[in-house]
Amino acid sequence: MKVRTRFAPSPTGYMHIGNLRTALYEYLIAKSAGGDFLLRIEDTDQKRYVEGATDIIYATLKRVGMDWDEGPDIGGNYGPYIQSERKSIYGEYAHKLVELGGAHYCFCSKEEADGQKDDVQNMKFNDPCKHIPLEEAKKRVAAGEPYVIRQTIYKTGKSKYHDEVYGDIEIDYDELDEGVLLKSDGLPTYNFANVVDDHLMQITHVVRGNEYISSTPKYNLIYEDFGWEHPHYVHVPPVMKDAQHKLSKRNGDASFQDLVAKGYLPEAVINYIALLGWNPGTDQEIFSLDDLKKCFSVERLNKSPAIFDITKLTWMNGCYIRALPAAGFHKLALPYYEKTLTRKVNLEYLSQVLQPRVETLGDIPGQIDFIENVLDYTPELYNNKKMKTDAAVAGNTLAEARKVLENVSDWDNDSLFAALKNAAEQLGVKNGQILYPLRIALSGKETTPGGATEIASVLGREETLRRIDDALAKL
RNA sequence: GGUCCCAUCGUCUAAUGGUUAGGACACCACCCUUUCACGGUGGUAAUAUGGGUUCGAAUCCCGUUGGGAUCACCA
Repeated sequence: MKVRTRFAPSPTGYMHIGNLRTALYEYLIAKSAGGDFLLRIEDTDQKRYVEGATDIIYATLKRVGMDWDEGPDIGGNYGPYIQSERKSIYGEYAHKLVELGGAHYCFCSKEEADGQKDDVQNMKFNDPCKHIPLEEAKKRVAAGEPYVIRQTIYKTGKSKYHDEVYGDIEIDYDELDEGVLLKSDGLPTYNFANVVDDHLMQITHVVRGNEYISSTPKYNLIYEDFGWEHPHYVHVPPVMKDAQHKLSKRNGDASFQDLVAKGYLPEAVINYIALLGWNPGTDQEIFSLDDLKKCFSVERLNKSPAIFDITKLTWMNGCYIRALPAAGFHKLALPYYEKTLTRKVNLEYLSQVLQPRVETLGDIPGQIDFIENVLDYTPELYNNKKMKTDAAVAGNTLAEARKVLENVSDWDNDSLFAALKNAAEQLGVKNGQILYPLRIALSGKETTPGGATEIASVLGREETLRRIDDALAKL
């Protein structure tokens, strides 16, 4: 049988990292087996619906290359793929489940149901409507009395099922809540919709957060009552912000789009989150989506929560940036240049210098701030123990450097460096004694991306000489 | 509170009864070097705890502790 998985988010806002990772695992389980990955929108809670949220879902999945085979926008043989458009289907099945004995009509108000739960010792709702004879309940429904359909749990003893990650799970039927399946507005709850849809859409592997482990027996009961076979279950541990808290948008934790806005590459984010809870069994850490499709396996999924470590993601992002072709990096860096630079400098060369030095694109502005204007500094900046320089040395070598640089014919790093190295030899000083002061003069910074001659290459002859003059005046 | 789940360096993880407990990030040192970064080499650092089982336990069993989840007309 063809493997089919689904990503079934509810459109309630931004795409957070935990969600994206679940989608990734669903995608990989399908694709590593040559199966189908589908997208289903779970919008049965009209109160939580956020305008534009589905667009973010589409855009994110597309951006990372997780193409879906069936979904609201592209259709498929098992549609519609938006739950609010499937209302009549759920109604039909819910009433059928009542006939089958797996559910019953309940006329209690929300308040009545809640009121019963005050007892801390027994949180379980004991529904009086469960005992209303079906014929009588049907009459009340027909008479227009408001109702919900609740699951009826008649079994006793232990329920058992197998989870691909957690192994065999055993829960007493006594623990199971007879939850609402069809709300008074006629829409289903997740508890019902997911079962009906997963069956109707022929989903073979249900992948979801491990908070569903203990309610899965309820869903299995519904499958059984309908005479359906239940799917394989793959419950995955949460992605944490720290040891105690899940990563969540509500706490302002980074979403996928936040990370991209900060200059993380989508490919790096996907690579990183794939490894939060899964490992290939080898030392390989860099994986493209295609690589992952080839070697992913549910057996290597982890049981315990993983803390999202932005530091490691940052490192990995740096790997991706360095692996970019030069032109590719330049294209990504350009918008950042445009935001911070008005001076006309050698941007191609700047990119070349910057590429091995940035870990996220967001690092760029901080690296190139001196290009616009020399940063404020005092002559003490020229003091450098290792280079054996101070303001006096700088005054001399800068003047020499200026003379040499004036006569350099090809304004590129190699020529500039050769010329200054030669000058240092002539003067009988260390390279650093001429290059370090030059860096300060050109940038006003102790550390810069690239050496003094690289900065000079970026700035160009005119600006370089002008900055040296300014520095000499300052000394 | 009942029930379920989880537990290896600070973090992500490997080791499915026999390893000097391995790798990666971070951190530190050294090398390379026109600073920084990249790259290279090396280092610090872990089996929560108490009992079993076994010739032998990170690994299997039980208890303890710690953490998480769940008990909605949310998903």
